[in-house]
Amino acid sequence: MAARSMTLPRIECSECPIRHRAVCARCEPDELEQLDAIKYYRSYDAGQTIVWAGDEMDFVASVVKGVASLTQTMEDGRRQMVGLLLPSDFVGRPNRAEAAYDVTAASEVTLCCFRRKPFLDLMGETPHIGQRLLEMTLDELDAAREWMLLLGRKTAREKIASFLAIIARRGTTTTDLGSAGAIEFDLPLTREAMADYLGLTLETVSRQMSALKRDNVIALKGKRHVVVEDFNLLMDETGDDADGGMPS
Amino acid sequence: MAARSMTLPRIECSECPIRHRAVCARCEPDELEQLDAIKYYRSYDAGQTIVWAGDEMDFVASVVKGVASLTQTMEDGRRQMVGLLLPSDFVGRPNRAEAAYDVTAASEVTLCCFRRKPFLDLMGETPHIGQRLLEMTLDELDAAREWMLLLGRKTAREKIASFLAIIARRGTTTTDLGSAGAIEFDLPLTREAMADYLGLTLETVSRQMSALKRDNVIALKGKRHVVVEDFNLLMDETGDDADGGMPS
DNA sequence: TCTGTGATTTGATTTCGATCAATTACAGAG
DNA sequence: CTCTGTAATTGATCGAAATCAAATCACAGA
Repeated sequence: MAARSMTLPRIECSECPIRHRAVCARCEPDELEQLDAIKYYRSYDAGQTIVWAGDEMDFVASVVKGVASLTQTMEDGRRQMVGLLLPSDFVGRPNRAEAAYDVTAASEVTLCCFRRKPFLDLMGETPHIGQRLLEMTLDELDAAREWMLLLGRKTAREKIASFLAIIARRGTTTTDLGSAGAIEFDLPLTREAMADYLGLTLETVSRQMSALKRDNVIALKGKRHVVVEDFNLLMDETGDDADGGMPS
Repeated sequence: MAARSMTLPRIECSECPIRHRAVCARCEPDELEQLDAIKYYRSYDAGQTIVWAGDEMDFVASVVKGVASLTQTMEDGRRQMVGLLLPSDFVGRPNRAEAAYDVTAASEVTLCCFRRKPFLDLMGETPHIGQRLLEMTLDELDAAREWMLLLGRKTAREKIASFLAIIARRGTTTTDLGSAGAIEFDLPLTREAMADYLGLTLETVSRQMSALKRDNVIALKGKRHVVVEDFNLLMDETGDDADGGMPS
């Protein structure tokens, strides 16, 4: 079984426009049919709560369109985002029906849902799916750990720069970035949601955005649209390694 | 959100004293034999680095004895712990040989190692193992997310109390806790390592430990041995829910 | 065009934890 | 038992981000 780790085949989950990270990325045509048989779509408006922490979830799902967030809330209202779900990300835990976190639509969101029971059955018969899920979960764990470094040790300015770099990477069509040319993207989150992501207050987020603008690291067109003329300049503000392994 | 896995069968991985979360928890006798054939033990002294971030790891492993930490370090030396590995925890990523984090022995550590290649082959043939790994990874992801809330939103005092509660839970023989009776345990980390775990400085850790002692939430015997007379009193300091779902 | 509401920015002040700087406690070596 | 070095505690001060408090902006709907 040549573990095709790196580039995965981009088989479509039928009409589902998910292409790379989705559960069905490695499936054979007949397996796709089985997935199709148990799936349905669901849409949510921006701001709408998709699931409340503690709810029973009778499905697992894959994000097709939009941005959703996982957040934890303390009794006194302090909130921390613990997951940011972009298209192709997976929602839900195969063996646990009870949701551990609030899932909220940050923009208009479409999910491709799979009914829990038949999905579990299918997983039992189709090792691909479990393997794919393991890989995705490990990636998510890596992301969570980078996030922990950000939360625990970075300054407000570094947090903002890191967040912008993450969004720029996941939002654009991956090609350039390191090379020349301006990058532009829309922020998928309000200042408040950014604060929840970064462990800051919205005021601090706003101030640091202004500071990065003042220092010509970024430019803003409107409140949400960001222009990054030189991506390396932004990276210099993140506190991260300049980039592993320049050949001496 | 008590992440409580369904109770798993406690089959021994041969001589290996791992009992509950280990990869082999669900294996049949013949599968255990195959695992035994590719495994070996390795020991490390306290403070020793087991793997450096970026190293090639030719094995994956399960912690048998002791405590190890995963840490990330920034160029200027700021450090954040991103994983705390106790006995039965898994180390390494099946499909990625390059270590993403420094792995350091916090105490004397024994690992049960499985050579990468044959382990992968065995995973291919034995769905149990991949399923077990997925479940363990999902648990780790939950733990990381609780950790993110701690790092992003909790005060220094809450961080210390939460850490002590976590260690108390994982260190003791699980039974009581909620009920009466004092709990005692040894801290497996130095103040500095606790600081790296909590996103604080060692001075702040020390000060807050003293404060909890002054306020009779904990008592100390020596520097490392903690006595918790009333676990609920400690929980009150964590900022977490008093405990989900008391029936009204 | 006017108006109201929510999102965002900006300003003034406070506070918690970091930083700088000495002690103090303690385990292991001799 | 004393010496020594590392771990831990404690104190004084500083500073980054939180908090409290107003503007200002942006845009949907009357």
